[in-house]
Amino acid sequence: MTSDILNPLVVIDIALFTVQEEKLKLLLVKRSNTPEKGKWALPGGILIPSKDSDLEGAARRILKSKISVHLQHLEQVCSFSGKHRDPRGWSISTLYYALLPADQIHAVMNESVEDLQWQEIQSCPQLAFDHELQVKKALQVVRRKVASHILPLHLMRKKFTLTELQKCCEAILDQTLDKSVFRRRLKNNLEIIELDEYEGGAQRPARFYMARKGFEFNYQEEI
Amino acid sequence: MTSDILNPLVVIDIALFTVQEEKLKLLLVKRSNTPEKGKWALPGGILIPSKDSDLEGAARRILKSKISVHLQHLEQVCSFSGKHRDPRGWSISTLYYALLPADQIHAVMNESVEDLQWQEIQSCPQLAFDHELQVKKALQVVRRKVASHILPLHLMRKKFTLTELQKCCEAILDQTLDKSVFRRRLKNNLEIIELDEYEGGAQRPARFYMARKGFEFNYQEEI
DNA sequence: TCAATAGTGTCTCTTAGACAATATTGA
DNA sequence: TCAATATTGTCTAAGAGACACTATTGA
Repeated sequence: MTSDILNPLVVIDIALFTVQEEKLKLLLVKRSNTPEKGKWALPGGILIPSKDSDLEGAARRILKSKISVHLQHLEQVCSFSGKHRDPRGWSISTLYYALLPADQIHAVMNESVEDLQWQEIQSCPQLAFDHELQVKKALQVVRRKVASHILPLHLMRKKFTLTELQKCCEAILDQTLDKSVFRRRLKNNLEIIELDEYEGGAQRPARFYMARKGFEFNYQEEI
Repeated sequence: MTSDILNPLVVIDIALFTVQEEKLKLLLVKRSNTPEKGKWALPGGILIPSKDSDLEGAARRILKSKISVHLQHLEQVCSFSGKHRDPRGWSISTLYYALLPADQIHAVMNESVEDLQWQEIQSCPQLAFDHELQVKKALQVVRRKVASHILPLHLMRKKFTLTELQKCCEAILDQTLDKSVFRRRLKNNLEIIELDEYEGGAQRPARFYMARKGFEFNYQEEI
């Protein structure tokens, strides 16, 4: 499978994030084929025009082969391209990112022949191709959204406490947030719904919240 | 030139913006070939792997055939794709946008056989392919930046007054801004340099400013 | 009671927004 | 002087940040 001078190789890569144990993690795949055999990489694959209605469709098809649940949130980051990023020749890789709730990481299929790994962002190994740059760009998109107060509700379980939500944001931003400031902002946030249920525990129980139906990880008012 | 089922058509489109007479304008080209012959469209072209080192290189090559000046600012917006967006078949179009200073729109070449037009954003005609969606996305990127106080210095002439800069921002955002608020923010902005030159006129002369060398239309502190 | 966590209150400081006031020029 | 535009100041309100305080639970 090589690209010739007329037709570039068209591939899709996916940065699949989760927050587990208060740490932001990324799904990596150990490459079982050349090129870059044996290196860790983002999950990805080659576009199949006869199967894929568009690039997002291709991303979903590829995700489906690794993950057994449907992901609501899948968003394009940008495209990487050039003669040299892939040894097979001139290539275009369009990067998508997706968010997987922590309570569903069991949905990652282990039967695959591939070696899969949830890797903490802080300690990623060297990656194949230009995937380190890709991770950086995907992270930028996610962090910029959370920093501008868009809630990463796609990463939460169905019912969650505000402390859990805050820890999730902190894991993404890699910095601690002030509890009071965080909660004050949520007072006016229509994306989450206060429930009359409480989480039991050894200490004072925390109130449960859930995401509004149809919430999005996106700017509320599009300019 | 048709794409077959194995190899999608790979094209680049460009949204070239300027602000002239306090209005945001976009360069459009009347298509002289099928498909969509006769319709207005964004300037664009097909990737030539043997010529283009990457997609941005392709965008620059295509721009060069329309514009006789080098553009500092050229940035990827996103990629559009699918079976149906181009009647020639499965295609990927990567959209870039660029900013041209108002005093350099003469650099748009008229000798071309193509019909060119600077069109006000407010009154764009119907466009070919999915170019209306593309314009919307490019606008979103530009507006989001200006709204978050990144100065569109790439659109200004070498020396400019603060009123001119404000009018430029207003044209992009399509809303008026408060003079006092606008200037207050600029006090702390390191991207512009106060000059000891003034613009003559029938009224009180306005101070000239210029952009810092190496300024960018981009977020200062990357997250 | 205490430890631990949930949740609220309070103070200061910065900034945005609206609008008024002052400054400078040529006619 | 006046009209027109440039530039600065002032008041208020909203929000961010830091930190202290109160509330509720099980042990």
